[in-house]
Amino acid sequence: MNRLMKPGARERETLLNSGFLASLGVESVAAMMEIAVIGSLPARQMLFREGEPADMLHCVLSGYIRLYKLDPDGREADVSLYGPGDLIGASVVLDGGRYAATAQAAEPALLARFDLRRVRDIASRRPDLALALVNIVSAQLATSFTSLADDRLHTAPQRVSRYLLDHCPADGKATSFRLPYQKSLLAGKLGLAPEALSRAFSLLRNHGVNVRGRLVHIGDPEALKRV
Amino acid sequence: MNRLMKPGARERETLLNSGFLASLGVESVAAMMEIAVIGSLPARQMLFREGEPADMLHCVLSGYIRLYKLDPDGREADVSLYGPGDLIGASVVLDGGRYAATAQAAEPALLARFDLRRVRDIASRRPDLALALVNIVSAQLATSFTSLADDRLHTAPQRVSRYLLDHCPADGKATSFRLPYQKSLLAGKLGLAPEALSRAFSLLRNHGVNVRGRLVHIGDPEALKRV
DNA sequence: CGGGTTGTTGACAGCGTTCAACCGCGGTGG
DNA sequence: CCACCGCGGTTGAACGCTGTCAACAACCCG
Repeated sequence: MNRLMKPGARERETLLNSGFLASLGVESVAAMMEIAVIGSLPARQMLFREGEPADMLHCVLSGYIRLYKLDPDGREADVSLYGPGDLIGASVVLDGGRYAATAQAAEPALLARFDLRRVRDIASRRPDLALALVNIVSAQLATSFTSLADDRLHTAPQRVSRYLLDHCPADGKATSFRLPYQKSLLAGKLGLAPEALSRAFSLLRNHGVNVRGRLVHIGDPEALKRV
Repeated sequence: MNRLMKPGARERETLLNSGFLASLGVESVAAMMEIAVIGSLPARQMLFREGEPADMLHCVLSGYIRLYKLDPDGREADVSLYGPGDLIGASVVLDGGRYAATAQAAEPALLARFDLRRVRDIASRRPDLALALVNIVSAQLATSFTSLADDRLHTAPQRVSRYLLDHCPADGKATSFRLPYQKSLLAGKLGLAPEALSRAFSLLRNHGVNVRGRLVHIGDPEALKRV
């Protein structure tokens, strides 16, 4: 992690808007700001590895961080994808814990880092921080449950449809938007090989979905729901 | 939920040994005991349904509770299985949350229930409770990550092997033990159709695994690791 | 213009779901 | 006491999906 430094005005603002600190009282925010350290991470660099003793809590300021597990033969399975405002490693707040997976920058990223011991220290005196952590981890657990059920119940085109619908306005009108990251990253997030994602997209062309580069156009959201 | 009542001596003891309350200070334990209500749940009955407003936290005293999600066509996917000592619904401690999945008794079960508002109330004054909740949810998140990666990386026989090894003593000696629940339940937990579990077991016979009813005999744990 | 990265397409095989038939067991009731 | 039924589990056959490997196209950036 390069360029370690205290948060400047820009970083402080990003942090404040980032969901994590948003639900805290002013004093807890101040305490967390006090111990925050900003760092940048070049693309493809590891933030931590599965099994290492966990000593840091991370909050993404910009970029994306991929969390994955390795199997003995070196194959990877993405387990989570964190973007701006997301908190990484809240799953290891417990004493003496170890990271449950490997974290790698999917693109150049800016992070805020917090020493875990000091976080625990603050949390043990400030219940609003502890409760905020519960809420964040809870939400991540719910997301994980959803992925698990999705994997087991839906085919690749169905999962892609769901993803697209989640990124549409709810009004049922045609829309366009940009994918926030590379397709190979999206594939991993959805538990697919990149080829499978590609095939899913081409199948969805028959259902009013057009993709060129990162640009997606949804012709008929209602039709997508029926895939 | 039948037979609502205050916890008796037996239930209090089970609760105390149950991991959830174990890490709390005496005062927090007392506060939680104060609001605990014991109830029994007959087999196959729902504890709560996906989407319902969450108002209760549950701790399993005996029996097993299956947590699953439904898809539009009514197919089910298990996302978690809770046994004695496990805490259910910690993923919804947040205000105004809704249950993320449906919970159903896999067999007759005994539960302790806690009113969520009062839990939040206590937690906002007692950081040890809030931190205990973070730890529990974190552990559940780690488990969920593991399932997710396992599903994507390993075949049915491999997942079954892993499950069996997790329930063996680490010493590498041959062992026997009883499955704690029905095979169909285990299949769901591993993300398999019951038939697939059956086939996995019969394949594992060639690797020193013998199953009769709920009784499992592992001839050579080392060989299992290489499946 | 050239090289590397990223995405697409095709062929193929492996795995797991699904459907259906069958077995073994325990319980019930004649 | 035995026949029957129902349930959990097993086995077989067929289909469909997705991972894998390989070749190729498109693109970005120098």
